Amino acid sequence: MSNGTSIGDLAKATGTKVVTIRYYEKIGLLPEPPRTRGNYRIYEALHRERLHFIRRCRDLGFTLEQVRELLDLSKRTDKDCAAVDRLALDHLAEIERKIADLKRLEKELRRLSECCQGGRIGDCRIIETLSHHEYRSLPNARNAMKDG
Amino acid sequence: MSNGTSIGDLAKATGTKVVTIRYYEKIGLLPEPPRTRGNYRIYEALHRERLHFIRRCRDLGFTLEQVRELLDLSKRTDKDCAAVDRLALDHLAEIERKIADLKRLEKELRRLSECCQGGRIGDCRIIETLSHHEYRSLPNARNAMKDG
DNA sequence: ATAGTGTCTATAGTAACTATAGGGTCAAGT
DNA sequence: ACTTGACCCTATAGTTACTATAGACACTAT
Repeated sequence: MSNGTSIGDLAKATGTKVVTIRYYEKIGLLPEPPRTRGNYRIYEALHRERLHFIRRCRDLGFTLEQVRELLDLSKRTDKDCAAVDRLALDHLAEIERKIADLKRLEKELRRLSECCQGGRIGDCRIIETLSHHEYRSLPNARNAMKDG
Repeated sequence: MSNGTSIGDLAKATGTKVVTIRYYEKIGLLPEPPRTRGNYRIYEALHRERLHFIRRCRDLGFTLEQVRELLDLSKRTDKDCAAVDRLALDHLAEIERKIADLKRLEKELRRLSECCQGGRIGDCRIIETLSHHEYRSLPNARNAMKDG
């Protein structure tokens, strides 16, 4: 009847997992599509484009909340696009901060790792350094590394 | 009676929140300390050192699982410390990968943001680019940006 | 006695999914 | 008609490393 695509095909077409698509629908990022008689979701071009948009934003590191904002903004075509630009620039600033944090981590870790000259753990400078190095917080370091 | 410190003092001394300390205990990273008659936890130097170690590792971006491994390794003082070094180097590699990912993101986002010349959202190149830019996954980008 | 601070446990919430269980649908083959 | 297999459905729980909340108990100072 319909010439829409199934959730599985949409998943393939956008590089998204089926469960993720359903998840986006559940949290209101993707509108509920119509269903077949057998209760299968049927997607049309508009859904695909919207999912594209979401995935592209996610690939650029925007949070789902930011994506939500961007989606909202994208509908208000008559408004000033300063808000869009601000979102992008804020995000850019965050990425830069994160890169700086990670570079600091990298340096410290490299230094740490150079301590190891082989031998027994009892003499390991890495463990020792981790244990007794004077404590000073690396700001944002804990946050900078979430996941990988 | 005891000359140990309370959880609040330990928290202050290590820059950790009280709830986080209890959390570390719950997941078995910190041993259960003795209690006062009133059921308050009492910490001694050993606990403080261990928490130090944990926090330092966290600051360097190790996951709690990695911290657990490092803690285990640090007890086997007679073993070869290659395992310790490998952990550190693996982690270093991951940080480097993450930095590379974020730099790629930064570049793309900067390009994106340069599209915006002001004006109405209907004409906004950012939104348009997000919508119609040919889809190609930025490997690890989604993962690279978790949190900030 | 009471007020204020700190501590206790247990539970639920966060982000962005992922995994699992237990079932229904559909097209093709026998 | 029946069965196989691939796909789809819902609902729930798990992931990481905490954070927040509720309601009760302990301790100190007045």
